[in-house]
Amino acid sequence: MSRSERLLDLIQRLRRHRRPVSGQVLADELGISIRTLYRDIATLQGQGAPIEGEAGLGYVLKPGFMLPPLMFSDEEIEAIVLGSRWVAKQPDQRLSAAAANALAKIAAVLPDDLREDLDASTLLVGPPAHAIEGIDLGTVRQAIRNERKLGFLYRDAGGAASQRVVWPFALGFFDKVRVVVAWCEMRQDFRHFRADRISGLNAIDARYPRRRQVLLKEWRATLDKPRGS
Amino acid sequence: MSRSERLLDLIQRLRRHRRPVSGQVLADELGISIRTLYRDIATLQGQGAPIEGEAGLGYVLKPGFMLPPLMFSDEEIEAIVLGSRWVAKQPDQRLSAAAANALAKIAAVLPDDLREDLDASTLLVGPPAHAIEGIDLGTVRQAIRNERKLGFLYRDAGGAASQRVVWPFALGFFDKVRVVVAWCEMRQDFRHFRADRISGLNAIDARYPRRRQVLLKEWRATLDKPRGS
DNA sequence: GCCCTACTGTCAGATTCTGGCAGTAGCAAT
DNA sequence: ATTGCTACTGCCAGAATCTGACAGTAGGGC
Repeated sequence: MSRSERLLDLIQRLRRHRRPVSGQVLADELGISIRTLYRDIATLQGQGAPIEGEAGLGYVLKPGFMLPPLMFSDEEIEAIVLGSRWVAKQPDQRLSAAAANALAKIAAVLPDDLREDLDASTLLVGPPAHAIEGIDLGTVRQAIRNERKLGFLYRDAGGAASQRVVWPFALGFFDKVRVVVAWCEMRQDFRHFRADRISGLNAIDARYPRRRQVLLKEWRATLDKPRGS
Repeated sequence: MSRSERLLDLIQRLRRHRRPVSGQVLADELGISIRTLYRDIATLQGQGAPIEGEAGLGYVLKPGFMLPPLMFSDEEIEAIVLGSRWVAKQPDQRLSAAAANALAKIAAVLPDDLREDLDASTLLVGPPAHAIEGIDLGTVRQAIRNERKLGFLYRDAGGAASQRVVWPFALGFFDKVRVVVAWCEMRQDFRHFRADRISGLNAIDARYPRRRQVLLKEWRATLDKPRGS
């Protein structure tokens, strides 16, 4: 195996393990000496890979991911660009900025003529969704990722307001509204909350007692019963 | 410069030139001998890069693009996935399929835990846009890309129908409708056509006489006048 | 204090890379 | 058909790089 292949292989292996892995283990897996592994790690770090090594522990790949060389057809690139453009117009500031950054990174490596086409935007996305939400959706996404509780004041369709503590596990992007899907401690049931009716959002520094994935699956099951498909 | 860096550099250079480039030129640009260039090309081809060499002409990179290793933050990946998912729900079959393919390719290289999260979809996209359009938007996109005329029957808001020949140059994705933006030969002006009011679409095998980019720019200018920004 | 680990320096041998040369073959214009 | 440009292959010797082994320093966890 050539050195360059091995370097990619090394990154992939680091991805799989999320806990720290010792250099010795990696070296064995790759069939190289520990010394060479250290050199490989140094090379990858030199190329910007976010690998952290700690004495006594091992190596971890920090969040943030390097996509290896990928082949996309031009329609696939168009699809990705159009999609990112749509996300960039969403009212979620952090996500929107992330989409714009991703677009910039992709554009930077496209061939000139295709980039021009994309800059010129033959594929347009509708007007930005109304940024009427007073809350920071980034907080919601973070709570979802970390399985943390959220507290807020909710004003329902009838206008009645109530203070809620919920376990959020999904965020829906619909035509005009963003919807937080969560288990509601008050109702002891799944509920969805329109983002524009939420106020006084605060992240609670307490993990909720169930796995996000499980909640999601159960919620899906409840959806399948009343409606077909 | 290490060999692996040079190989990436070589791909980038091939991207810039769209006409065939001789190996000698590339070798000079890279500061290596022609012999080594041939070896590099062979290596890239061995790794799946779509490089074609023809004797007497030179090298071309076939359409379809290899993204070099790119770093994305997890928010950027989320943005791309959410966007692609949105595109995948659009009624344009080909584009939708392309988005799904791109998603699959990206998912294939993500670390397990993140992939699970994404599969489980903590970021949801609203119900699929109504696929009421009777026409194939792929045809429209192709006409735009190739700067070809389109003919169709259009039924306007009042219900009146008319046969049109237009020069399409952009496609807008709005909340509920897709809109073809084009120069209309009949009206001798820019017009937009809601896709759901188009029928009997046929691609005309004749190039329209102006550059798409120019049309787009002019159209933009007409938009800026009546409305601010 | 002990063990495990990351990390660095050095060096000789293995491996790979590189450039030059010679030769074959395909494409295009003349 | 000839000429010129080009892609492509095989070969070889020297250059460059990589590799493993050993020795040694330093930091974290128990």
